[in-house]
Amino acid sequence: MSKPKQVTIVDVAEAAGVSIATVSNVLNRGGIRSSKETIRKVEQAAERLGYRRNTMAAGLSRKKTYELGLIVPGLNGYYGLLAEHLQVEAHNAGYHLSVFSSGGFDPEIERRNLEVLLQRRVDGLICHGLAMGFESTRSIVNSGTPLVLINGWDWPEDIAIGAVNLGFATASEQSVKLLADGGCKKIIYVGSKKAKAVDEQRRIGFLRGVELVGTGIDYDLTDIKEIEVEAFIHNLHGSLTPPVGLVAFDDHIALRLLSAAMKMGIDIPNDLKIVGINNDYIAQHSYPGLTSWDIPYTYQAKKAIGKLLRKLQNSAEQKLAADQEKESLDEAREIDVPLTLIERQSTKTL
Amino acid sequence: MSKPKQVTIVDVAEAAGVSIATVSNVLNRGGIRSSKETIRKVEQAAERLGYRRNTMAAGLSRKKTYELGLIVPGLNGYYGLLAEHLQVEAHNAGYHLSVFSSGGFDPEIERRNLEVLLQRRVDGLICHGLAMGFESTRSIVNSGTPLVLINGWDWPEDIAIGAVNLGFATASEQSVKLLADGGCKKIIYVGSKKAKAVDEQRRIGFLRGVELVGTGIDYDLTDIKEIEVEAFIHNLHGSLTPPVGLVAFDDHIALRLLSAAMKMGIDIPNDLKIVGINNDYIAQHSYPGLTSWDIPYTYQAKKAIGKLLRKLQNSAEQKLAADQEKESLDEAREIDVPLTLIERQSTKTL
DNA sequence: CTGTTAGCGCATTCAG
DNA sequence: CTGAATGCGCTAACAG
Repeated sequence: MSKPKQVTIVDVAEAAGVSIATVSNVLNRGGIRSSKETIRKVEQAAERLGYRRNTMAAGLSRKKTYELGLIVPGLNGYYGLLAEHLQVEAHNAGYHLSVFSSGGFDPEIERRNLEVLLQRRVDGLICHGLAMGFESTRSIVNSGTPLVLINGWDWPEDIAIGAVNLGFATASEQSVKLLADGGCKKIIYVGSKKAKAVDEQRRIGFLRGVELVGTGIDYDLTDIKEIEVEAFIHNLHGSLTPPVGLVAFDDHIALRLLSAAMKMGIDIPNDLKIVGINNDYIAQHSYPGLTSWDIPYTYQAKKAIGKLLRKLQNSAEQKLAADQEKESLDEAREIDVPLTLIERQSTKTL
Repeated sequence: MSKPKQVTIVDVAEAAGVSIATVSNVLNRGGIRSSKETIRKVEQAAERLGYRRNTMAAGLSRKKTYELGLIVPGLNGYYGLLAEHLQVEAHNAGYHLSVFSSGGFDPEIERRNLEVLLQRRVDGLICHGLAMGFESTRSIVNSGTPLVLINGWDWPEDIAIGAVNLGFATASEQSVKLLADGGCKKIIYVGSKKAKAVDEQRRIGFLRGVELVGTGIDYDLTDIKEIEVEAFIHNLHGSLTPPVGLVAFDDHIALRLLSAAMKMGIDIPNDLKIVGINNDYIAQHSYPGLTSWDIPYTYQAKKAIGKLLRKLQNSAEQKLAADQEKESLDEAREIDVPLTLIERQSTKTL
């Protein structure tokens, strides 16, 4: 009970009366065949002694860790769920995913996390665009570690080639269309600039949407930081016929807008329509329910892990030029992950 | 660019013209002094060659990984934030925290995660009570790996001695008092049995609260799974004078209750008062604002990591009986982390 | 099939 | 203060 004294393959070997190589073979190398008898003996001995393979030793020896690293800005909301799904996919592929939060957007912490990951000799890295600085990202690529970016729209071509991005732009664009179709003559985007590239995508999509629905639409773009929510809604109050449409940065901001409107007794969705993004729990359970865009976590995770694994193979197998060619067709550009609209009472009467 | 060829201390050593031992000393062992000159040479060489210590090799050699493991039921909401804070505290203490989600409460996944962690030879483990099965937990303890439980009220004494628990019971109890003081004559707990021990704590506290406020209070306990929220609120509708009080399992459930009530045009907080737990983003931004209990993440994380580190020391230093004695005073029972009430419009008119 | 051997990259005595 | 030697636990050829 005091000194459980690590049991190693050596112990198992002599307990089973075979060599350590044999133990290694039967225990953690499916490829090499052994006689039924030895297999049984070894497995039995291992079981009895409570043997547990030492990951470090194995990794050191085979020069591959089967560990992947993930760096996200935080572990709340979208990030947490994303991390969870990525972890599952990684595990399914036989890899371990080490999750790191860069604590907001602190470049200091980011550097440290990266260093830790690299020192662990992770086989590959998945990073959220928002969590990474240009410098460090460059250094990863240089270090030779395969990298896949998530939501990294604003990255240089050579890096972004491994990006898996959510289709926020299209979602925003369609939000505008939805609101316009719903009779809104004035449509406003309430964003969150501190989310940088993520916010930028929304803005791009919003403007595209405005263009799409043509003239006759009055529009505006604001930032949640720059407005006082209640005052903002209050100002709208006078001009709610025809209805005004609000495209919110996400469901959280949508909820704030919604709350302020409710407080003022504004009729939703008849006088004011709101659409969020994320389809969080709150979107389904607020009153009125919030129209929002659902994120396909599993899909995105699969894509990201899949892409990374393919990169791993390529960097390992040192492929021929011909193969490289073929592959580039598949991996040429970043992957776009489409969201799907979930309509609720904040935009339509049931 | 193709084969960055791992640079090792050997490379650094010859580049600096010293032995590998010296390199190891100056690079990762503050304790051993070296001449200013060698230090400079070594650091310079390391820098130039882009040396990065191999965690596995180091760990293998010194038989300590400086890695801690965390197993939580998921990475959403509370869990995600907790993980994030624990990670920070761990890093501050010079450790790396590997976060695992046991994917809901799947015992299968839990076993696998545990196995991975143990194979990595983590120095210690932090587990959320809800994420663990009895079997596996027992096996951890037996494996000799120090363990700290989070929210593990329902565990046997010998394991729970390393627990850091949130004071949900007290929070619920005080919620009842708050509602009673607010004039509620009927108070109902709307729980979530699937949250097992966590829900149980709330129930215990709730009942304690009922007892505390004495007679004259009509109370009831229900489960979110067993009611249809709107129907539930509807039933209350007739008997809202004096006001009814609702103690919700968490802010999410509180939001649902709130939404249903709003939809029905019930006057909150005059006819119906609601209090949640967690003080989530939604609690502050819903309308009306939700009275809730704030969770001291940093505090809990500090306590948990601190406790684990102390256990690490003890198991390493093989302390004398006398020391063990002294320590047990400090660590005798599980630590209780108190929440703090944040009152908003769902219980009081501003 | 199974055993022997040579590292993987680093920390750590123990001499010098 | 510095260097040579030993081993951590395991994998990967290579022989037998």
